[in-house]
Amino acid sequence: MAFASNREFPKKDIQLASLFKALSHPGRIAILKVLAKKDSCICGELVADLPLAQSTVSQHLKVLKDAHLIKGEVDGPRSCYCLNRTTIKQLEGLFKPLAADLLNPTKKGDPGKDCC
Amino acid sequence: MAFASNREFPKKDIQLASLFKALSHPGRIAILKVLAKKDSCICGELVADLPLAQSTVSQHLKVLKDAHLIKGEVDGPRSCYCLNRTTIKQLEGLFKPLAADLLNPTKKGDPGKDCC
DNA sequence: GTTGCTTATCGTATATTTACGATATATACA
DNA sequence: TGTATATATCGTAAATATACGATAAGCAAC
Repeated sequence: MAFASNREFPKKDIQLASLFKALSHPGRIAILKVLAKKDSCICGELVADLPLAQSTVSQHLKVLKDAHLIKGEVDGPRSCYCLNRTTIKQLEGLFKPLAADLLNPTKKGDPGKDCC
Repeated sequence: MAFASNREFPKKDIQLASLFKALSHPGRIAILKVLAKKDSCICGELVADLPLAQSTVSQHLKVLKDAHLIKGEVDGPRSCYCLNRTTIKQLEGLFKPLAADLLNPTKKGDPGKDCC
């Protein structure tokens, strides 16, 4: 029954939540950082860089790929991954207004005063 | 064995990942938005506003509270919740450099050219 | 004290996540 | 063709997450 009522929430929030979910593991953040730094598209290197088994890294890569945060391509006997900066920009575009919304001190009320 | 190797990752990434995890459900995003709008600290209202059972909302509130994204206080027979903008600012402070890092076109390489 | 209201917690069922080893697949090279 | 290498997928186990109804706990009002 999990997530059954997702349909009731705004589409943008569902999208943002699922991007957050894809980013909700430090290993996946680490993967993105490595890809950002190298720009080239390793995979074995990722396994070497992370304290995780090869199959686990592959699973994390799949999560990131499913979220469109990275792109992947077969390159000979190996796999080539890289950032999908389009989606990352999209994430930024969804995050910023949320943060602004949450940090705005509620127009009329006591300005910025958290109630408890 | 899940998450056993968390210790191997940078502390900041673990913190950011766990904030993302707390935000990885549209219902929880919805809760934060309601709290931002009302500034006052409802709880029954949250239940009324969300397509979820009271106990489920309470669970989500606990997740948000454990992540320090909201604060809660007992107020007579009811519970009073509000945003913890300190943590939200912290989240912003962790997110921004990550996004910048990921969007930066890798100093020397072809500028901004994703490899695949 | 009892009643009524609100919210947290318990119990439970199901689904998802995380991790690993083992295996399959696919390419390159001898 | 066979062999080596790299990566995805399978199988599996354990932990978490999600959702709900039911119950407990807390306070207010009478």
